[in-house]
Amino acid sequence: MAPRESDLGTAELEVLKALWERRRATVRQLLNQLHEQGRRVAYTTVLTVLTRLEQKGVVKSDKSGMAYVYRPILTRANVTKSRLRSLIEQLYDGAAGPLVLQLMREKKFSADEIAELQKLIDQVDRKGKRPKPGS
Amino acid sequence: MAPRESDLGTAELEVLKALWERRRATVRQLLNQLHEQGRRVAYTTVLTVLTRLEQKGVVKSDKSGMAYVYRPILTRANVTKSRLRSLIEQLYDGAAGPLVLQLMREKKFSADEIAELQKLIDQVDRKGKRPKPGS
DNA sequence: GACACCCTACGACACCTGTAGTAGGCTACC
DNA sequence: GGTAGCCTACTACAGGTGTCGTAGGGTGTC
Repeated sequence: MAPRESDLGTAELEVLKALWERRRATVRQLLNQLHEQGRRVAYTTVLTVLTRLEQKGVVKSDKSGMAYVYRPILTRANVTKSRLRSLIEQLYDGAAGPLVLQLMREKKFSADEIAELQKLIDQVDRKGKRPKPGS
Repeated sequence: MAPRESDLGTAELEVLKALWERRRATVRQLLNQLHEQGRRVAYTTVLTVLTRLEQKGVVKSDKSGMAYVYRPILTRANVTKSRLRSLIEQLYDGAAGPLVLQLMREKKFSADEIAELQKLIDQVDRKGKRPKPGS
């Protein structure tokens, strides 16, 4: 099977997240960033994680200058999507509704977020009004 | 550290899900159910998984009659909550909003679900009216 | 009471992930 | 051209998870 991008461990995700913030970075830069965030980890650990991420097709590296520069291939949205999909699949057999409801019951939202949600609901609502051809 | 209930592997979740559906069941019953769902797995595998789930405090068993009867301790909502929490934490540093938005953009909803969402938004909206600390 | 079943306890093993050490190569500088 | 530093490749290892096999103990039936 092709490596599933959504199967990222916590450490992998942490490194990826750091990479998202910088868009492109060397091992050393990521290491420093993680250290600044209070994350104690060895240089080689970050390197190993990045190597595995690259094997999974999650990041890509180019040798430019002295060290490899890594950049993310998967976006935060991609990963969120995968994660949510598997969450929904695993917990609700694919029905997203209950999850959103759950989420909304759980969390408080800012006024902006609520407005945004409102807007989205309107959209979905309108679109849902007539039979839609599958995307 | 106490075993974290949210750290459930795919197989563990699968068994737990089967258990949620029956509320209480023996290994054999769960095995059959999984088989009916097309999931090929050995009796002892299910047993092992249940044992581990029990160690994690996720399920509980009582000897009643010939075989142990298992029942879930964690509810689907519990697990969803944990999973979402870690998702939000890991991907968005704790801000739930983007996740919901993402979810809503991704998925289509039924009219009923939209109505439900609408209701929730109204509630949240009303509650959120008082001055909130934070950015 | 021997056989057929079903049940649980243990042990095993492979793969994945987190974590890191070591070896060896390139660069820069005195 | 030797030394200090930084970089990557390779190796290792422990803990978690998925998956079972086997051993051994009840129970019911000829």
